[in-house]
Amino acid sequence: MEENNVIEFVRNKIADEETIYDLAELFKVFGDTTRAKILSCLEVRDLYVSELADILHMSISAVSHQLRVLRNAKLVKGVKEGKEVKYSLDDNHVMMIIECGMSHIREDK
Amino acid sequence: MEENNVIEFVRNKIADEETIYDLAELFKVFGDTTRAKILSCLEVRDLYVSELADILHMSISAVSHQLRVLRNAKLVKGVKEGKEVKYSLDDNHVMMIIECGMSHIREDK
DNA sequence: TGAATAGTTGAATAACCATTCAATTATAAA
DNA sequence: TTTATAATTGAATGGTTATTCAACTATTCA
Repeated sequence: MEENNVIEFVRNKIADEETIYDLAELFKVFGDTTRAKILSCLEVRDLYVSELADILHMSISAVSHQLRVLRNAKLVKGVKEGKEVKYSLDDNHVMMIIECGMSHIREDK
Repeated sequence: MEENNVIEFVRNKIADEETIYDLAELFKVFGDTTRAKILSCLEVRDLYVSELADILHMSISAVSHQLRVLRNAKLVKGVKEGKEVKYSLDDNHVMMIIECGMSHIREDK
């Protein structure tokens, strides 16, 4: 295959710009220790914001900020229960992605 | 379950600090548009650095820097062929993780 | 040899983002 | 209503990082 053809060939085969952008955006959300911890906690059990803050030894504010990022990415959802808000994973797809990453890490060792 | 027990319960169940850290590090590498594009290209075909630069309309240097990040994370590997270096995905786990993310994106629409 | 090409690398800059702090909203209890 | 608690929000700050630029290494070809 000629030089220029390779470039065109691969350009035509890869996913479109927007999809790749969305993909990177999704992984970016997982790619922060605090958010990964939050997701890991919610895998075990639905939790209130203050519970998450206690478990992670972090301020309510910091946790809330990250929950907003996770909410925007549709990875978690929060339901108001009186004064408190109970958070849970948005769908089981989230757990699948985490486990997918986990299996890669485990294999490296 | 009492308030304090919830905290202990979740703390004991989640993956250890280091594993979660590694997980976030892994996803962080996928969480950049340029790197996601590079991986997407290498899914189609093994490529030289200059080919990647041409396809992505980027400088050789910028691509090389990102390839180093991907190499360190063991997501790609480069083999020297004369003056050139041909890059490929390190293992098929990488493709699995990308497809895992892709399926989540596609479902959202 | 010397020149040309492919790629790597280090330093600098600019953009991005996680946390903190203070202020604010919303609900519950007194 | 007032007070207290749970959580959200906006602005500021400090740390991280992607890209650029220039210098450098390694290989090929004349």
